[in-house]
Amino acid sequence: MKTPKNANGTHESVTVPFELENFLPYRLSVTSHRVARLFAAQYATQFGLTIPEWRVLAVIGRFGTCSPTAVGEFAAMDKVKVSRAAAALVAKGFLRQNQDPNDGRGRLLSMTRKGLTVHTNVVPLARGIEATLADGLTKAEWATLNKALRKLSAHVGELTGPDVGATAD
Amino acid sequence: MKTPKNANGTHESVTVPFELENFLPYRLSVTSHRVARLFAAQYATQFGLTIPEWRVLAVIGRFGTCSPTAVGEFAAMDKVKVSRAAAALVAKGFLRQNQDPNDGRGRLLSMTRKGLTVHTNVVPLARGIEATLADGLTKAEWATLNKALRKLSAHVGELTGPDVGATAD
DNA sequence: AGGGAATCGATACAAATGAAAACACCAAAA
DNA sequence: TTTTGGTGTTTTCATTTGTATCGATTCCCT
Repeated sequence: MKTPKNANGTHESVTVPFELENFLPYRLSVTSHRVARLFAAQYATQFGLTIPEWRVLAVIGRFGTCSPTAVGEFAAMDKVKVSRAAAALVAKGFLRQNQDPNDGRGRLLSMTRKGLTVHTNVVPLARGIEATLADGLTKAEWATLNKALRKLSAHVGELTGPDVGATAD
Repeated sequence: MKTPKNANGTHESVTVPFELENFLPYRLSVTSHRVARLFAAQYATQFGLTIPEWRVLAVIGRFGTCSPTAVGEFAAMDKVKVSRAAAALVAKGFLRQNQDPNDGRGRLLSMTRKGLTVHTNVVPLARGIEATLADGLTKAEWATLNKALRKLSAHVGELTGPDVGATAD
């Protein structure tokens, strides 16, 4: 028998069978999920934060007082997620939310002292776990991974037109 | 003023402020999400498939008749997702599900003629989109990205102990 | 054989997500 | 000034996802 057959005994075109495990979107999804789980577990147990909450906190911690919309742009989160995460953070006393004095529709999110403390404590944790991840790769691989992800993300962004917002595993 | 201050006017340790956009887990999540969205849209409009369904179909298409558990292992999906995706595929007439003759608990999933047709048509689509993604990177970057994701995923797998299963964006 | 633990798959229920609608407000035109 | 359309944010609701559980069956040990 010359022609290859797949597990069904059928002739699958003439080419290589499709291998999910070498399919980039699959690998990307699996890796992202695993990494997210690792971080989520740490954030949750150490600080009672979800990942969306952590992201919002990270943005406010860096840029200071922000509108929810601005947070969404910096954190690549849609407005619903920002709204919910912000509400949760306010409830926990990590953020304060007031009216934007210049715009009756707008809100302004800012750190409380408590939130600032959490922020300064959670950042080293995040960096630490990231460093642990980096340990699994060579310096060069890590650098390329970062660069490639950035490029790929941008490339997909172009393909799908203007960003529809989203994310946060 | 010698010591740097962040947007809050507070002294954040002595180091660089935390930049979410250069944080690997963040980038990974965003990229994975965008890519998943792109594929999901195509699968949905072209074949009425969700990503979990596509994964199950890909596994059966490659390995032939499989138990749901086996599918879950090959596709990195927990059993609930496999169960649901399989049910949906059976409902669409793409898969058949019968009793495992050797084990009263087990089921066996196998392709129908219809499912086989879909599979042979969806695989080129998937490869095509993947190729489009690859266009955004150099050959070397693409190769490293794949390799790095594999390594990273495995590394995280070790850190978090035996896999808890999951995934499918 | 017989009983208890483990496995396979489905189901139930709860939490997270996203799309669309609702709400409150602004701003520009008539 | 009233209307009209648009923007910022929250809320609602349907869908998706995950954890815990259940029923059925097999495996293992005595």
